[in-house]
Amino acid sequence: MSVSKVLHGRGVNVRVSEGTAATIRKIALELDYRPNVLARNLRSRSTRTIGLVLETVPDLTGTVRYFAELLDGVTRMAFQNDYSLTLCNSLIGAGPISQMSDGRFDGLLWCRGNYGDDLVQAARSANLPVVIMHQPDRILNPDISCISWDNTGAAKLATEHLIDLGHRKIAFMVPPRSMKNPEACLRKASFFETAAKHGIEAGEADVLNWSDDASEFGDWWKENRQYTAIMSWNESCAIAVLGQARLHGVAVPEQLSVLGFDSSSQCDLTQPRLTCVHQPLSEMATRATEILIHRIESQDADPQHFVYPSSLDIRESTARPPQG
Amino acid sequence: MSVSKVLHGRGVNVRVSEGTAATIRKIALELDYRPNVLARNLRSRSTRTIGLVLETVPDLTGTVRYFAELLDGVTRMAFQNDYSLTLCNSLIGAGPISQMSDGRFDGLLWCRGNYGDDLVQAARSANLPVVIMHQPDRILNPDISCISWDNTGAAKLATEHLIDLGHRKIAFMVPPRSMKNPEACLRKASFFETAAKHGIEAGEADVLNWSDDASEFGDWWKENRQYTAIMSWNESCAIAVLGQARLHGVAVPEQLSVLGFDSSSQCDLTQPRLTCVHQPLSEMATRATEILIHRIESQDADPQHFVYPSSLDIRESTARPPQG
DNA sequence: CTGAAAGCGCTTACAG
DNA sequence: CTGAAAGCGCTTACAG
Repeated sequence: MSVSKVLHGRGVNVRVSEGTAATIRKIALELDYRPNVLARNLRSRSTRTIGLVLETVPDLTGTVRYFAELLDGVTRMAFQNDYSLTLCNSLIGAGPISQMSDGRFDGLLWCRGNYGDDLVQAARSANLPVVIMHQPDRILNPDISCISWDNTGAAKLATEHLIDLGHRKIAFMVPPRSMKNPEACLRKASFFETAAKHGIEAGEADVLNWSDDASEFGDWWKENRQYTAIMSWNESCAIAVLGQARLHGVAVPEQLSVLGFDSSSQCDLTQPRLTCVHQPLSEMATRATEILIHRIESQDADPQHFVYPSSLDIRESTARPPQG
Repeated sequence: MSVSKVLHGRGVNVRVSEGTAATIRKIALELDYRPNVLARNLRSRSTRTIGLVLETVPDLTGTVRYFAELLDGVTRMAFQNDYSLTLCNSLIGAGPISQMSDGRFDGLLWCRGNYGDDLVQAARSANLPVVIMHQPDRILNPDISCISWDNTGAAKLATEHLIDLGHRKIAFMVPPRSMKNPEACLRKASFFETAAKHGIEAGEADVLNWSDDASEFGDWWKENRQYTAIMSWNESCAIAVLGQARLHGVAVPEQLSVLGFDSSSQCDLTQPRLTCVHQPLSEMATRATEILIHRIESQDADPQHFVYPSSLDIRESTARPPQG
């Protein structure tokens, strides 16, 4: 039939004489024919679509930079390879990851902050390629590809930077809602450990469970002048601390050093510019997507594990402690 | 057959006795049965998926806030209604919008910055619901739903704010690559017009075609001390100007007032905090998505047009001109 | 109220 | 090398 011919004409099927092929293309154009991608996907069992599972989607504005850099890396690699990208959160499919293996995705990129064993289990049973980002070291899973950052090394770098400057009394800030975040825990633990290694006391008593806007800073500072540095578990909280310090007339870094994690370009906009350990997020996202696509396209690809190293971006918010 | 029964059991089809239904559910559970959404979509001619067409995807980091707020608004509404969201750029489907009506989307949310007549035409021929954001006033299209911002009113507000403060010599900054952006053009034109209305000269000679980082500022300032204010076509360029001013020892707002468009929370992080006209982007995105979903679900929904008004967020970067 | 069949629009083997 | 048929996994009318 002419219809089926048109269908053939669309494909890479060169088994038609050039004359009829031309006719077919002409008719297709006239009818404004567009192949239905759903039918094709159903038959060919492939969608060229990656699902991006994000815990933070409903709360984008709080983690803007993170999200932008992540998506920048993912979209670049995905689009380059002619994959499209669908954002997911738990609402879609009304369930956990197991519901996402309903044929709509060729693979899943998973950027939740919390990976319980149940979720890792779900990822395994999903029966389609999965790459996980930010998998904390402790539950590193050999079956699943993981891209993560060396949180422990990063906190070590940050702590030693402060200690080298002469700081002896350092506080660690993490908001209550992030206290159980595995990455926050790793950073905190490494901070404690590194401090101890250098003969400096640091423990739960030095942890500031402040709200995201660090509004507790003023009251705290009145009673805690012995501290000379605040290490914040992430960048945006560190920026909040910077704002509060300015509000309360505390000079950074002269009276107090402030340091954070991530080091996006936002850190160049603050006053003073924020010293941070750097997480190469966009690069990590690109790599994660690359690995996922590779797993999708070649069955026998082994799970891969990359732990990206950290580096220190020294800007203006850290200095020697007063009277140092 | 038992298989088809299972299928029925999955649906809202209550035409089976409770006993068999239970058996079906049990077997489905045992087999870890998951309905294939592709097959369902193919048959039911619906995907519950919205395509988000973005010009800026390949260049996310430059327009982070914009993107985050946009996506925040869109995902909120989409997920609430059990729609999923697919990011698109021109690479997907290897063509313009006409290629996107291949059955994968129920509707399209279109956030390109440039809407040529050809694209509007394509949107119309796409034969599926389309909602356009940032449709500039001049090509307002009655057939297609549009959500836009009152660029003209915004620039008027900004200009009059500066004039009220006493400024008489105002420059307008827009980078070369954004010069043809319809919104930039509207803002510029409204700036000229408003200035003229107040008896102040402003024309192309007052336009600064600087690069995004405003690195031309230093040289310019040496020769152009007569200017007392810079209005930047968007927020991120205004922030760049702020940085350059600090670098060259120019006091903002004492020596020079700086003002931008958009007014995201980023404007609170700068030093001094940046005065901006405010575009309620997240709200606009939510509304656009709502309208799109409504059009998808009811055939007879009329195209809708909303022009969101602007407001002025006065922060610290504008003040009376020197010797004023 | 239930079951068996047709069909969504493609692609992929399988005959001629 | 080409064409006609089978089938991807569902849903939806259509008979019993």
